[in-house]
Amino acid sequence: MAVHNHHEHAGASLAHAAESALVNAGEQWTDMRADIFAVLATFEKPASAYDIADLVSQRRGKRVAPNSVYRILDLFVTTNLARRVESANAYLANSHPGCLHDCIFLICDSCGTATHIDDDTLTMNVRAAAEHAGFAEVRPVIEVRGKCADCG
Amino acid sequence: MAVHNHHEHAGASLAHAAESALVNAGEQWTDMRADIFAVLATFEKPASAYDIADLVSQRRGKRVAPNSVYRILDLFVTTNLARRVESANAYLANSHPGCLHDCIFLICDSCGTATHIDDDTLTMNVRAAAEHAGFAEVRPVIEVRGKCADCG
DNA sequence: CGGTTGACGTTACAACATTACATCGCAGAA
DNA sequence: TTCTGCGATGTAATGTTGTAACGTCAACCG
Ligand SMILES: [Zn+2]
Ligand SMILES: [Zn+2]
Ligand SMILES: [Zn+2]
Ligand SMILES: [Zn+2]
Repeated sequence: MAVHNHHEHAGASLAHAAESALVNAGEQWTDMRADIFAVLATFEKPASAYDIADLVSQRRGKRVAPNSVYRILDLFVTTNLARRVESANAYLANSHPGCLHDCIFLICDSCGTATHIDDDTLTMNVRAAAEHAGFAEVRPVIEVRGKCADCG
Repeated sequence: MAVHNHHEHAGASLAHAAESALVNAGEQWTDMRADIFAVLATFEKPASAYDIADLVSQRRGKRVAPNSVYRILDLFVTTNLARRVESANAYLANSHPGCLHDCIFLICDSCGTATHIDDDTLTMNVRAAAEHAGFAEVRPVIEVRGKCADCG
């Protein structure tokens, strides 16, 4: 497995890293964005936009429409603060914002929790295969569904 | 790239291969299933269950509910006659039913067409990485979004 | 001050997917 | 034959995910 240097953040450290990354990207770190990121970061499992909308609504004492959540999640995804898990129609906070690479997500069909592994050799091979087939601006989606160790 | 022996089917040959594969799996090849497979096989791009429902409805002169389509698509996926493209919420006919392996799909963000490549070394590496992380009964989802050669 | 811009709110709707239950036709048992 | 079980499909309702269009507001800049 390829070695890869980066920090895995958690809690306040993660929120701070996210803020820095967003500001570095020339975007604002608003209260709404902070709340959405905070809620997203509490999840072990990929969170749907609607899940997030509900929790953010509670936290703010005022309904936040899914619409608004989607807008901000899209921003987070494009700025690498969050990842979309395609096979779950849901989102995860990126535990290492600012570190650009393709993650491989493992999602348990049984308990729903997601873990992520990094293997740059593997993901580069996927990119290379796609480019060899004439694709450009490739964005690999590598997810593995299965049964996690706990649910084994 | 790993060598891989199998036939890529198309047209009547594909329908016939699908029928054989389904029957071999102990399932029935009904009119409804034949129609849904036929419609699915006409698509270049991943087809949504609703797309298929519409076309099958036309072909039969009678409304076929999405529900029924989903049932049969699920059957097709479990018997390897079709694949679900997670990043598109849609389905593709499997051009080589009966041949078991993990496909890598390339989906053009611009025109929507999907091609598929096979690289058993690559997919086995993905499986191995997931299993190394404690996952079992793994089902890799490897898709690449990007811009196809035509849209380049 | 007026004009522009970015963030967010509000409403409505479109697209994707599942659940529960009904019906139909056929094969085998009574 | 009649009954019965079963797999396939029909029907209706509902749940979940995602977008479009447009309005409001505050910050900022001439
Ligand atoms: Zn990393
Ligand atoms: Zn699990
Ligand atoms: Zn193959
Ligand atoms: Zn294209």
